Amino acid sequence: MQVVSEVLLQRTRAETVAGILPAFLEHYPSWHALSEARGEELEQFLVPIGLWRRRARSLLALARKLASEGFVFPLGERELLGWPAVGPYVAAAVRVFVHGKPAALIDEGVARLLGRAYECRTRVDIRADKALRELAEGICAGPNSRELNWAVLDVVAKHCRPRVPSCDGCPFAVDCMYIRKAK
DNA sequence: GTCCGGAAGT
DNA sequence: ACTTCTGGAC
Repeated sequence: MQVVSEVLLQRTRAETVAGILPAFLEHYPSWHALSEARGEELEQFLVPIGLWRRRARSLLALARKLASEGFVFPLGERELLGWPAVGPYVAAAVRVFVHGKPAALIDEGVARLLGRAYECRTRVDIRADKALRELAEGICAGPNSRELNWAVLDVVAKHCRPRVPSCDGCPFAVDCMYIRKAK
């Protein structure tokens, strides 16, 4: 069920999703319930957070795929990427949050943080940026991968905002190239 | 690489 | 009006 929120959070602010998540989980408390949901009814729950048609289709496809596999996510990333609504981000989330394996969740915010702090970006597309991925994995893919990923996402939300970052209290400030250059 | 697709922030 | 948001599918 943790993975449901990862799908809902795609291109969507966490606070926005938080507004409908309780009602959503009350109506669809399990993957089994979700796999038997009606598409139109599912859409109605998703309207307030936008992208409802795509998300309803994605969630239903994923829930039904999961049901056909005995409600067990595969361990391998290659196999996961073949599932509906599963890209690099959700695949990493499944590894970390479902299986407890080390991986790095890289979204636009994480890319911005690591790009500012370490100037590690080599490609515009974060999905093709090997240097970015290796740095992120070096930070987040350790033994406490779950907590580390959460901590990084937290720093992005609290400090490393897109336009005007609030660097006071940012744990990356000590060796952040962005701050160093601003002085 | 390009397209898609809505709410919310700026 | 433009950008950003825990991207994925094609």
